[in-house]
Amino acid sequence: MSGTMGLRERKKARTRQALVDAAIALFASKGYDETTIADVTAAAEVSPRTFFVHFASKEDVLFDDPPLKLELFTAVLAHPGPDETPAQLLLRAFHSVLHADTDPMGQSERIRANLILQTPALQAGAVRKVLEGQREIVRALLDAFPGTLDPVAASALVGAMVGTLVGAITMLYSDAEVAARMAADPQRVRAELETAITSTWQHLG
Amino acid sequence: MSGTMGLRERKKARTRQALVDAAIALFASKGYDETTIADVTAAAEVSPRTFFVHFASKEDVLFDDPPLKLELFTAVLAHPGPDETPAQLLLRAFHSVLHADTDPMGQSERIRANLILQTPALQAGAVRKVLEGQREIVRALLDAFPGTLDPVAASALVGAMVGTLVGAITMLYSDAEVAARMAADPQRVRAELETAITSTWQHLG
DNA sequence: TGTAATTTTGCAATGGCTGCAACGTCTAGG
DNA sequence: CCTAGACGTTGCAGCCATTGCAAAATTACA
Repeated sequence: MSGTMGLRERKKARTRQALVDAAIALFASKGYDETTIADVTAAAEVSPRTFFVHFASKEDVLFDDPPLKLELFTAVLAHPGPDETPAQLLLRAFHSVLHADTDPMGQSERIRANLILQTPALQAGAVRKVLEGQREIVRALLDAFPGTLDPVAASALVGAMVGTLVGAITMLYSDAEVAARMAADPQRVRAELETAITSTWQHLG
Repeated sequence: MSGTMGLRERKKARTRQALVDAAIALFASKGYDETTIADVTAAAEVSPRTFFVHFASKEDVLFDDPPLKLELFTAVLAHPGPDETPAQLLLRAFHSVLHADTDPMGQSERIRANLILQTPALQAGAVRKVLEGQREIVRALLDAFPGTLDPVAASALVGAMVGTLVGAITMLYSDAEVAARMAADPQRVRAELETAITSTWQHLG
């Protein structure tokens, strides 16, 4: 047995990956809307019907892998400090994720990010993902302060943080030129987000 | 001539309204996904093709009228106080809208709100609307502090406020039972949102 | 009344998405 | 090694949203 998976599963995974690769390549070259499922499956050399065995929708192929950042985030939330307030804990988790040396976005990930930012149809999906992540963070936060944190307050707090980031990011990437600069300079993005959160929150108190 | 519009425009408006009414009625009784465009046009007694003359998409029929609240909001932003900070101005605008006696949601509006909250396909559209509104608020805020407010900071600030509200609202309406109570008691909703904003922002400083 | 403008409609086609049943390929048990 | 059942892939038929195009119906106006 080579690896954990049997031949069958490996084959299935290969098909799935072929679909993802073909999709990203085609989306990048022809554009999302201009690429049909048939195009993707042809490039991946599988039947059109097979696409929907692996993905629930066309956009799903772009939101394939689970967000690693989120795991890290909730992991930090799982261990609150003795005298830490919910807001402080969230802030600490944010910093952890921001400075974690997660792989700095490969080629395909950058393509994906660009596609999402450029394609309205995909932004909806991205937002859905964000809202899901938000719910998960709220859950983790409530677990960190069992019984002593109002759910609505927790959700509002998390919403404030996510909203701050989304606001900053959308403005940062609203200009194509600036967006290009950002893509080339991850450090800069970190600094901008850092500033956005800390200075914004400071102004609120 | 009866009214400002000619017969032609009145007739067109009537057709449009018939589509909106039919759509809301059918969506409410059968559900959004279970209702086809053909159903709606049949109920409105027009050709299916006509639907797309009036609305760009199926969901568009639910996002028909422009958001009055937003106008009020930006109107307040247009007149900042002498020593008011951006955050204070936003907070004041929020309170204005919250306590403005806009008609307290008619029957059809409540149905629409429920549909959106219950139908994932529609939530995407709602979020799009929210983000558009957010951009507009940012624009108004920047106009209120010309030259002295960083665009990214402004967008982050507005994002924080909107995010707080969205967070609070999603949690408030996540439970169907609570949601029903809220729908019946607008005062309660105001109070909850009031608390969410003020207490959340207080915890951040 | 006749002509131009505008709205409504029919028709045909594209493309995302789904249920179903068949077909082949793996896996596990004997 | 062989076989029954599990699983991945495929073809097919079909629903539905959406769109382009051009004809038909309706309204406006000279």
